[in-house]
Amino acid sequence: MGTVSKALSLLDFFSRSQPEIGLSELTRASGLNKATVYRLLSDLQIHGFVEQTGARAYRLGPAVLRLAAIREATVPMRQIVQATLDRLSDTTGETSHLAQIQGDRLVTLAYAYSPAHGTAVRMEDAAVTPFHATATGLAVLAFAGPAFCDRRLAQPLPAFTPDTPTDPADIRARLGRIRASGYSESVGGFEADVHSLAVPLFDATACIGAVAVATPKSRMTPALRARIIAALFDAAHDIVALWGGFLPDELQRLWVDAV
Amino acid sequence: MGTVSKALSLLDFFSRSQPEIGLSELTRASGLNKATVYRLLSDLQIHGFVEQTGARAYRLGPAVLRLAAIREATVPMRQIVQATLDRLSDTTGETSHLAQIQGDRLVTLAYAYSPAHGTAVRMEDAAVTPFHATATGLAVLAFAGPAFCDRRLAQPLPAFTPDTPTDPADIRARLGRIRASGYSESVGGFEADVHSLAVPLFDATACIGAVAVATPKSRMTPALRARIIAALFDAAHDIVALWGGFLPDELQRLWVDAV
DNA sequence: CTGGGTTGGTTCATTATTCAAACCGTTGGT
DNA sequence: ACCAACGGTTTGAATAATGAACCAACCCAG
Repeated sequence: MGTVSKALSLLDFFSRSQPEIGLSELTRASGLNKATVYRLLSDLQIHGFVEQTGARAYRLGPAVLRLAAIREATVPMRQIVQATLDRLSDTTGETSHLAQIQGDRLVTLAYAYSPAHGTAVRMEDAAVTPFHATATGLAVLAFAGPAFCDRRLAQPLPAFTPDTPTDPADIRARLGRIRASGYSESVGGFEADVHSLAVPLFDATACIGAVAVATPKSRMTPALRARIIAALFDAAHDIVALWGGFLPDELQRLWVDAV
Repeated sequence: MGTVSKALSLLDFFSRSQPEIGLSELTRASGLNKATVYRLLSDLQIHGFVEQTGARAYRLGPAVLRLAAIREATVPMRQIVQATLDRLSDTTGETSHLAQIQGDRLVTLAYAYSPAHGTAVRMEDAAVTPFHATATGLAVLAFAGPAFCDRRLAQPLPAFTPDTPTDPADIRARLGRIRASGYSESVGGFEADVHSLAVPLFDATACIGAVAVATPKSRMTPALRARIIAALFDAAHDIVALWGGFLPDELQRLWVDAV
């Protein structure tokens, strides 16, 4: 294994559950010699990739912030998921879209249509959509953490259609079912004749959005529904890989069970 | 120069003005042999630190996003600037604070008091402050780009004191002077007896906030004002270094001229 | 159409760098 | 006081990295 690879692989041991690691712990985890680990850490430290906290631990350094900002400016998340959404729409024959939390709002970041039918659910760029009334919004509420969810459900929950859930207790029950299944579903919750399925997306630390497929109610069948769910799982894996994010192990287990 | 240092130093050539670089260009810029650069890029690519775009250029890869997210979760910006704000307040004997753009708002992220006097300008955690009426807000308006500035000035500009600037043309003139001097000043613009000075802060791509010192009007003197301005420049350097950001060269020239 | 200059990419004998066993001083627990 | 952990250091031997020379592909001026 090359020297550069050894050094970079040390960085991979840092995670959100273990953001600080000591020299001896890294030695054990990596299987490298302690002198080797020390020297590699020193090189990484000189370039700002790690920094030492106190006398007994290392953590990731500020250089990664600068590079991430350049990467983000170069390849905005929207652009790099477009190909994945195009494939998702081709696979399912329906409209796909991706929504992301931006502050207190859920914003449609990207979408794709399929040419498979003369009609399709129509999307709008940068549309702000409600959390409680959409499949993407419900996926986010289910997985973005209790504080976020409580804040959302404490705000007014207007009805957009006769089928919009507006009772916080009812919505919480649905969120429980979404957490149990790993995906969300909205039938006419935001637009009367639209049936949507969605799964949550995570960056390295938290749920930050969701990816969905929307179909006219009249076109949804049990077979299409199953195909959409499987395709959403694949798309979510691809998107978080591109984003440098993660999918919680328990969520992936739910997805395996659902296919 | 060690192999790991060579590889990491290649990453430093990527910038917001040059986010994509070819193999031969990197060879010229780094002074290394093309075969060496190629092999180092391959190692970086295997670990996700760079990726190839098309056939002729490389750019930073998704691994930096994951590491930056871990770093951000570990060391939130607020925590790491607190020590700098403490020193800024000690140096000036007055209240210092840092505000950051969050969507369409300016939010106080951190602040520090000085024990030098019995009275001090009081701050609030997570306070949302107006752009047009505060020194931090004016610093951000001046340096955050015309689109951002136009959007802000197109919104209502309420008066908080008789000294609040509310005429967009007047504010634009002030912003011109701020750009010429490199720092902003508000005298009673938001609270009647507060005199504040601020400088903008940048991440790797844009102005994202400002750092300020606020003093009761009655305590400001020419000597204190000069000391505050110099201390703000030092604090800004420290903060953007911690954040993996940058300060535009022309802004630093203005600051050198102002001291 | 052709030749020249650029590009990304490859090879392998030589050389520079890395490696890791053995060691050090410090700290904390028993 | 002793022991086991920690971070950190040294240096002769071993290994990985180096880079001159080369390749194929592409682009453009003549």
